[in-house]
Amino acid sequence: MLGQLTIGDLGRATETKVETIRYYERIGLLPIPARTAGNYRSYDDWHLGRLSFIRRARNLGFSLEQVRDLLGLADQRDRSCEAVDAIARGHLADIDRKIADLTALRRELSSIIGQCGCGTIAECRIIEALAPHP
Amino acid sequence: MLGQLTIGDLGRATETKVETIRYYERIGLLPIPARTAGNYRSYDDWHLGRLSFIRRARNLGFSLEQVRDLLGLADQRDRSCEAVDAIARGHLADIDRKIADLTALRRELSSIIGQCGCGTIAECRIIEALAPHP
DNA sequence: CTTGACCCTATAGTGACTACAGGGTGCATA
DNA sequence: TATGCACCCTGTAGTCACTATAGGGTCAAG
Repeated sequence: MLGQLTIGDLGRATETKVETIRYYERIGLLPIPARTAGNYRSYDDWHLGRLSFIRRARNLGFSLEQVRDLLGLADQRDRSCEAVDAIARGHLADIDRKIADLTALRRELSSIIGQCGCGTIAECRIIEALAPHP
Repeated sequence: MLGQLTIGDLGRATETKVETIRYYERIGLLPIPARTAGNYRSYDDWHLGRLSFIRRARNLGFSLEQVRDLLGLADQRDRSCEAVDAIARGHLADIDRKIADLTALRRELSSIIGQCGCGTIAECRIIEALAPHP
Protein backbone atom coordinates (compact mmCIF):
# COMPACT_ATOMS: atom_id res chain seq x y z
CA MET A 1 0.00 0.00 0.00
CA LEU A 2 2.41 2.62 -1.13
CA GLY A 3 -0.20 4.27 -3.30
CA GLN A 4 -1.10 7.91 -3.54
CA LEU A 5 -3.90 9.03 -1.27
CA THR A 6 -6.46 11.76 -1.77
CA ILE A 7 -7.32 14.05 1.11
CA GLY A 8 -10.53 12.07 1.58
CA ASP A 9 -8.58 8.80 1.87
CA LEU A 10 -6.32 10.38 4.44
CA GLY A 11 -9.31 11.67 6.38
CA ARG A 12 -10.97 8.26 6.46
CA ALA A 13 -7.73 6.56 7.48
CA THR A 14 -7.20 8.88 10.45
CA GLU A 15 -10.77 9.86 11.36
CA THR A 16 -10.03 13.45 10.48
CA LYS A 17 -12.31 15.82 8.63
CA VAL A 18 -10.98 17.01 5.29
CA GLU A 19 -11.24 20.63 6.44
CA THR A 20 -9.11 19.81 9.46
CA ILE A 21 -6.38 18.33 7.27
CA ARG A 22 -6.34 21.47 5.13
CA TYR A 23 -6.26 23.48 8.35
CA TYR A 24 -3.20 21.55 9.59
CA GLU A 25 -1.51 22.25 6.28
CA ARG A 26 -2.38 25.94 6.50
CA ILE A 27 -0.83 26.32 9.96
CA GLY A 28 2.27 24.44 8.85
CA LEU A 29 1.72 21.30 10.92
CA LEU A 30 1.28 18.92 8.02
CA PRO A 31 3.78 19.39 5.15
CA ILE A 32 2.50 20.56 1.79
CA PRO A 33 1.80 17.55 -0.43
CA ALA A 34 2.30 17.12 -4.17
CA ARG A 35 -0.59 17.90 -6.50
CA THR A 36 -2.14 15.86 -9.29
CA ALA A 37 -2.74 17.23 -12.76
CA GLY A 38 -6.22 18.21 -11.62
CA ASN A 39 -4.80 20.13 -8.63
CA TYR A 40 -5.82 17.51 -6.07
CA ARG A 41 -3.56 17.04 -3.04
CA SER A 42 -1.65 13.77 -3.35
CA TYR A 43 -0.44 12.18 -0.12
CA ASP A 44 1.80 9.20 0.54
CA ASP A 45 2.44 6.93 3.51
CA TRP A 46 4.77 9.40 5.13
CA HIS A 47 2.01 11.98 5.29
CA LEU A 48 -0.31 9.34 6.67
CA GLY A 49 2.22 8.65 9.42
CA ARG A 50 2.55 12.31 10.27
CA LEU A 51 -1.18 12.85 10.46
CA SER A 52 -1.64 9.72 12.56
CA PHE A 53 0.96 11.05 14.97
CA ILE A 54 -0.83 14.40 15.17
CA ARG A 55 -4.22 12.77 15.78
CA ARG A 56 -2.91 10.43 18.47
CA ALA A 57 -1.28 13.30 20.28
CA ARG A 58 -4.46 15.39 19.96
CA ASN A 59 -6.52 12.49 21.29
CA LEU A 60 -4.24 12.46 24.31
CA GLY A 61 -5.09 16.12 24.79
CA PHE A 62 -1.81 17.71 23.65
CA SER A 63 -2.26 21.21 22.21
CA LEU A 64 -1.31 21.86 18.60
CA GLU A 65 1.70 23.79 19.87
CA GLN A 66 2.80 20.78 21.91
CA VAL A 67 2.20 18.53 18.91
CA ARG A 68 4.36 20.82 16.82
CA ASP A 69 7.17 20.51 19.37
CA LEU A 70 6.76 16.75 19.64
CA LEU A 71 6.92 16.39 15.86
CA GLY A 72 10.07 18.47 15.75
CA LEU A 73 11.65 16.29 18.42
CA ALA A 74 10.50 13.04 16.86
CA ASP A 75 12.65 13.84 13.84
CA GLN A 76 15.87 14.22 15.82
CA ARG A 77 16.37 10.52 16.48
CA ASP A 78 19.68 10.74 18.36
CA ARG A 79 18.80 13.53 20.75
CA SER A 80 17.98 12.74 24.37
CA CYS A 81 14.28 12.38 24.94
CA GLU A 82 14.30 14.60 28.00
CA ALA A 83 12.41 17.32 26.16
CA VAL A 84 9.73 14.86 25.10
CA ASP A 85 9.41 13.68 28.66
CA ALA A 86 9.11 17.27 29.88
CA ILE A 87 6.28 18.06 27.45
CA ALA A 88 4.42 14.90 28.41
CA ARG A 89 4.87 15.47 32.15
CA GLY A 90 3.78 19.09 31.79
CA HIS A 91 0.66 17.92 30.02
CA LEU A 92 -0.01 15.33 32.69
CA ALA A 93 0.21 18.09 35.30
CA ASP A 94 -2.30 20.13 33.28
CA ILE A 95 -4.68 17.20 33.21
CA ASP A 96 -4.33 16.70 36.97
CA ARG A 97 -5.12 20.36 37.55
CA LYS A 98 -8.19 20.14 35.32
CA ILE A 99 -9.45 17.03 37.08
CA ALA A 100 -8.98 18.69 40.46
CA ASP A 101 -10.82 21.84 39.31
CA LEU A 102 -13.70 19.86 37.84
CA THR A 103 -13.97 17.67 40.92
CA ALA A 104 -14.23 20.72 43.19
CA LEU A 105 -16.81 22.21 40.84
CA ARG A 106 -18.78 19.01 40.78
CA ARG A 107 -18.89 18.87 44.56
CA GLU A 108 -20.15 22.43 44.79
CA LEU A 109 -22.75 22.13 42.05
CA SER A 110 -23.95 18.81 43.37
CA SER A 111 -24.48 20.23 46.84
CA ILE A 112 -26.44 23.14 45.40
CA ILE A 113 -28.64 20.82 43.37
CA GLY A 114 -29.18 18.59 46.41
CA GLN A 115 -30.82 21.48 48.25
CA CYS A 116 -33.45 22.14 45.59
CA GLY A 117 -36.88 21.15 46.85
CA CYS A 118 -38.29 21.82 43.39
CA GLY A 119 -41.02 24.28 44.30
CA THR A 120 -41.27 27.69 42.65
CA ILE A 121 -38.37 29.76 41.39
CA ALA A 122 -38.90 32.19 44.27
CA GLU A 123 -37.76 29.54 46.74
CA CYS A 124 -35.34 27.73 44.42
CA ARG A 125 -32.04 27.01 46.15
CA ILE A 126 -30.16 26.92 42.88
CA ILE A 127 -31.19 30.43 41.90
CA GLU A 128 -30.57 31.53 45.47
CA ALA A 129 -27.06 30.12 45.38
CA LEU A 130 -26.34 32.13 42.24
CA ALA A 131 -28.06 35.36 43.26
CA PRO A 132 -26.14 37.72 45.53
CA HIS A 133 -27.46 37.39 49.05
CA PRO A 134 -25.04 39.13 51.39
CA MET B 1 -24.46 51.92 48.95
CA LEU B 2 -27.06 52.77 46.40
CA GLY B 3 -24.64 54.96 44.47
CA GLN B 4 -23.87 54.94 40.80
CA LEU B 5 -21.00 52.73 39.73
CA THR B 6 -18.57 53.10 36.86
CA ILE B 7 -17.67 50.08 34.78
CA GLY B 8 -14.37 49.92 36.66
CA ASP B 9 -16.18 49.80 40.02
CA LEU B 10 -18.38 47.01 38.73
CA GLY B 11 -15.35 45.12 37.49
CA ARG B 12 -13.54 45.38 40.80
CA ALA B 13 -16.68 44.35 42.72
CA THR B 14 -17.15 41.20 40.66
CA GLU B 15 -13.59 40.37 39.60
CA THR B 16 -14.51 40.91 35.98
CA LYS B 17 -12.40 42.68 33.39
CA VAL B 18 -13.93 45.85 32.00
CA GLU B 19 -13.75 44.43 28.48
CA THR B 20 -15.70 41.40 29.62
CA ILE B 21 -18.49 43.57 31.03
CA ARG B 22 -18.73 45.45 27.75
CA TYR B 23 -18.76 42.07 25.98
CA TYR B 24 -21.67 40.86 28.14
CA GLU B 25 -23.54 44.02 27.24
CA ARG B 26 -22.82 43.56 23.55
CA ILE B 27 -24.20 40.02 23.51
CA GLY B 28 -27.27 41.12 25.44
CA LEU B 29 -26.51 39.34 28.71
CA LEU B 30 -26.11 42.45 30.83
CA PRO B 31 -28.75 45.15 30.22
CA ILE B 32 -27.67 48.46 28.74
CA PRO B 33 -26.98 50.94 31.54
CA ALA B 34 -27.63 54.68 31.67
CA ARG B 35 -24.88 57.04 30.58
CA THR B 36 -23.38 60.05 32.32
CA ALA B 37 -22.97 63.43 30.64
CA GLY B 38 -19.47 62.35 29.61
CA ASN B 39 -20.83 59.14 28.00
CA TYR B 40 -19.62 56.85 30.78
CA ARG B 41 -21.72 53.80 31.62
CA SER B 42 -23.53 54.30 34.92
CA TYR B 43 -24.53 51.17 36.81
CA ASP B 44 -26.62 50.67 39.93
CA ASP B 45 -27.03 47.87 42.46
CA TRP B 46 -29.36 45.95 40.22
CA HIS B 47 -26.69 45.71 37.54
CA LEU B 48 -24.23 44.63 40.20
CA GLY B 49 -26.59 41.85 41.20
CA ARG B 50 -27.03 40.68 37.63
CA LEU B 51 -23.32 40.62 36.97
CA SER B 52 -22.63 38.80 40.24
CA PHE B 53 -25.15 36.17 39.19
CA ILE B 54 -23.49 35.80 35.82
CA ARG B 55 -20.03 35.46 37.33
CA ARG B 56 -21.11 32.92 39.93
CA ALA B 57 -22.79 30.81 37.29
CA ARG B 58 -19.70 31.09 35.04
CA ASN B 59 -17.48 30.08 37.95
CA LEU B 60 -19.62 26.99 38.30
CA GLY B 61 -18.89 26.27 34.66
CA PHE B 62 -22.26 27.12 33.11
CA SER B 63 -22.03 28.29 29.51
CA LEU B 64 -23.16 31.80 28.62
CA GLU B 65 -26.21 30.25 26.94
CA GLN B 66 -27.07 28.41 30.15
CA VAL B 67 -26.52 31.61 32.11
CA ARG B 68 -28.86 33.42 29.76
CA ASP B 69 -31.54 30.78 30.39
CA LEU B 70 -30.98 30.84 34.15
CA LEU B 71 -31.29 34.63 34.20
CA GLY B 72 -34.53 34.44 32.26
CA LEU B 73 -35.90 31.88 34.70
CA ALA B 74 -34.70 33.75 37.77
CA ASP B 75 -36.99 36.60 36.82
CA GLN B 76 -40.14 34.48 36.75
CA ARG B 77 -40.48 34.10 40.50
CA ASP B 78 -43.68 32.06 40.56
CA ARG B 79 -42.81 29.47 37.95
CA SER B 80 -41.81 25.99 38.98
CA CYS B 81 -38.07 25.60 39.24
CA GLU B 82 -38.06 22.37 37.26
CA ALA B 83 -36.35 24.07 34.32
CA VAL B 84 -33.62 25.43 36.58
CA ASP B 85 -33.09 21.99 38.03
CA ALA B 86 -32.88 20.51 34.52
CA ILE B 87 -30.20 22.98 33.44
CA ALA B 88 -28.18 22.36 36.57
CA ARG B 89 -28.48 18.58 36.33
CA GLY B 90 -27.55 18.69 32.66
CA HIS B 91 -24.47 20.67 33.53
CA LEU B 92 -23.59 18.24 36.30
CA ALA B 93 -23.79 15.42 33.78
CA ASP B 94 -21.45 17.35 31.47
CA ILE B 95 -18.97 17.76 34.28
CA ASP B 96 -19.14 14.05 35.11
CA ARG B 97 -18.48 13.20 31.49
CA LYS B 98 -15.50 15.54 31.38
CA ILE B 99 -14.04 14.11 34.58
CA ALA B 100 -14.43 10.59 33.23
CA ASP B 101 -12.77 11.54 29.93
CA LEU B 102 -9.89 13.28 31.65
CA THR B 103 -9.39 10.41 34.07
CA ALA B 104 -9.17 7.89 31.22
CA LEU B 105 -6.75 10.21 29.42
CA ARG B 106 -4.65 10.63 32.52
CA ARG B 107 -4.36 6.88 32.96
CA GLU B 108 -3.25 6.39 29.37
CA LEU B 109 -0.75 9.25 29.34
CA SER B 110 0.64 8.27 32.69
CA SER B 111 1.26 4.70 31.55
CA ILE B 112 3.03 5.98 28.43
CA ILE B 113 5.24 8.28 30.48
CA GLY B 114 6.00 5.47 32.91
CA GLN B 115 7.58 3.45 30.12
CA CYS B 116 10.07 6.14 29.12
CA GLY B 117 13.59 5.11 30.04
CA CYS B 118 14.82 8.55 29.01
CA GLY B 119 17.47 7.54 26.51
CA THR B 120 17.53 8.92 22.99
CA ILE B 121 14.50 9.90 20.96
CA ALA B 122 15.03 6.85 18.74
CA GLU B 123 14.12 4.56 21.63
CA CYS B 124 11.69 6.90 23.37
CA ARG B 125 8.50 5.13 24.36
CA ILE B 126 6.47 8.32 24.29
CA ILE B 127 7.30 9.05 20.66
CA GLU B 128 6.79 5.38 19.89
CA ALA B 129 3.34 5.46 21.43
CA LEU B 130 2.42 8.38 19.20
CA ALA B 131 4.04 7.19 16.00
CA PRO B 132 2.16 4.65 13.90
CA HIS B 133 3.71 1.25 14.45
CA PRO B 134 1.45 -1.41 12.98
C1' DC C 1 -2.74 73.50 33.09
C1' DT C 2 -0.93 69.29 32.96
C1' DT C 3 -0.63 64.59 34.45
C1' DG C 4 -2.49 60.24 34.94
C1' DA C 5 -6.16 57.17 35.76
C1' DC C 6 -9.98 56.12 33.98
C1' DC C 7 -13.51 55.78 30.15
C1' DC C 8 -15.20 55.35 25.02
C1' DT C 9 -15.64 52.81 20.22
C1' DA C 10 -14.24 49.64 16.80
C1' DT C 11 -11.67 45.99 15.31
C1' DA C 12 -8.87 41.92 15.39
C1' DG C 13 -6.79 38.09 17.76
C1' DT C 14 -6.89 33.49 20.55
C1' DG C 15 -7.45 27.75 19.79
C1' DA C 16 -8.88 24.29 17.11
C1' DC C 17 -11.51 23.63 14.27
C1' DT C 18 -16.20 23.82 11.30
C1' DA C 19 -19.20 25.49 7.75
C1' DC C 20 -20.39 27.62 3.94
C1' DA C 21 -20.31 29.61 -1.12
C1' DG C 22 -19.03 29.06 -5.55
C1' DG C 23 -16.66 26.72 -8.36
C1' DG C 24 -13.60 22.48 -10.80
C1' DT C 25 -12.45 17.17 -11.49
C1' DG C 26 -13.07 12.34 -12.32
C1' DC C 27 -15.53 8.32 -13.10
C1' DA C 28 -19.53 5.29 -13.91
C1' DT C 29 -23.71 4.91 -16.09
C1' DA C 30 -27.70 5.88 -19.74
C1' DT D 1 -21.64 11.69 -25.57
C1' DA D 2 -24.02 13.50 -21.93
C1' DT D 3 -25.04 13.67 -17.31
C1' DG D 4 -25.15 12.81 -12.73
C1' DC D 5 -22.76 12.43 -8.60
C1' DA D 6 -19.10 12.17 -5.29
C1' DC D 7 -15.32 14.20 -4.54
C1' DC D 8 -11.89 18.05 -4.75
C1' DC D 9 -10.39 23.23 -4.81
C1' DT D 10 -10.03 28.24 -2.68
C1' DG D 11 -11.45 31.73 0.32
C1' DT D 12 -13.95 33.50 3.89
C1' DA D 13 -16.62 33.67 8.03
C1' DG D 14 -18.49 31.51 12.11
C1' DT D 15 -17.95 29.09 16.81
C1' DC D 16 -16.96 30.19 22.37
C1' DA D 17 -15.76 33.36 25.79
C1' DC D 18 -13.22 36.36 26.13
C1' DT D 19 -8.68 39.49 25.53
C1' DA D 20 -5.95 42.98 23.37
C1' DT D 21 -4.96 46.84 20.72
C1' DA D 22 -5.38 51.48 18.51
C1' DG D 23 -6.82 55.87 18.81
C1' DG D 24 -9.20 58.76 21.01
C1' DG D 25 -12.27 61.44 25.12
C1' DT D 26 -13.26 62.62 30.39
C1' DC D 27 -12.30 63.90 34.96
C1' DA D 28 -10.20 64.96 39.36
C1' DA D 29 -5.88 66.09 41.81
C1' DG D 30 -1.83 68.78 42.14
